Amino acid sequence: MAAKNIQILKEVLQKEGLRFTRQRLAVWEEIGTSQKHRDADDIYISIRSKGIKVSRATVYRTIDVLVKNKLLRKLDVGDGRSRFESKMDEEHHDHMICIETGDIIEFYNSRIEQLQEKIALDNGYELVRHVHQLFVRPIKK
Amino acid sequence: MAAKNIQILKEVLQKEGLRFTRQRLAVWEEIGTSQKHRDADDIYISIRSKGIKVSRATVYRTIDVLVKNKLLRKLDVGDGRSRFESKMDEEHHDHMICIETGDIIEFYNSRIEQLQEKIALDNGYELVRHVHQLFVRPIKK
DNA sequence: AATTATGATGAGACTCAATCTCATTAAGAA
DNA sequence: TTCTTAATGAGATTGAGTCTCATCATAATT
Repeated sequence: MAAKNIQILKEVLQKEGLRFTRQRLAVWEEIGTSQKHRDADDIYISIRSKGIKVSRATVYRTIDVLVKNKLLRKLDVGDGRSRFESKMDEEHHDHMICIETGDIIEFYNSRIEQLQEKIALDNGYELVRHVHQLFVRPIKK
Repeated sequence: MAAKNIQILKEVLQKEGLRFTRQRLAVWEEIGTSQKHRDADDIYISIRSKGIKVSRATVYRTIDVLVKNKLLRKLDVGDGRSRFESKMDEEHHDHMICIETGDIIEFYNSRIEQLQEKIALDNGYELVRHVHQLFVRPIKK
């Protein structure tokens, strides 16, 4: 992973008053280089398989820090296990989940984004974050 | 509860090849007469407090049947406990959740509903259901 | 480089919503 | 009323996620 990305992690840890450790780096690198939408145990197993010593507790704790600092996004696909995706160099998007294959497809619609802000505002609130998932089925030809 | 509503439950149970039992009726009545956005344990406790004998297992099992048959909607507000709301005589709506008070406010926007259908279709899918929640904070004056 | 204060880690216990097991009970057909 | 079979319930189990606390490692200081 690029030194630049390690620097981002270091800055976040410093901001939070946390130390830069091998384990935190391992989690950060694992998330940065891997495919998307992985669960915590997946990340844990993967780091261990590379010979780096880490515990589930540390993986969860590090993920929390990254989510809090918006380097990582927590995603609930409705099966009880949270999925995570890096927000590095990423545009905001939401997800379509295929109920037949489990595939996760990203989408973005600026009109919906605007409307969400407006709905919150009209009710006297400011929008902090949102969850928007479409559960879909392939159209049979 | 109106006899009409009991009939609806009976029809669903018949369609599913399930028996009409006191416990299933109790769950159905509890959900029909209560306020919205309740969790399973809440419903369980409330039925018990009325002197009707029921177990958590049965409450969960009955809820599953009702959700499957669209008499009930399962709602994930992000705290690990599912909430449920009756779909009887209800227009479709989504939810805003206040991150300060926990209040749940309903909203409906037809343009968003249309756009969701379109997004799915444009990707070769049909929309089966969706999850849309806005996590909001009151605007301080 | 060695010291040291303190934050980080890890093994495993724990939590809690939800599900499962299976002996017992009850629905409802005949 | 009988009888077949589904439904129920008490409690065990599951599984994601959190917590504890003895031990370890970071990094500032000397």
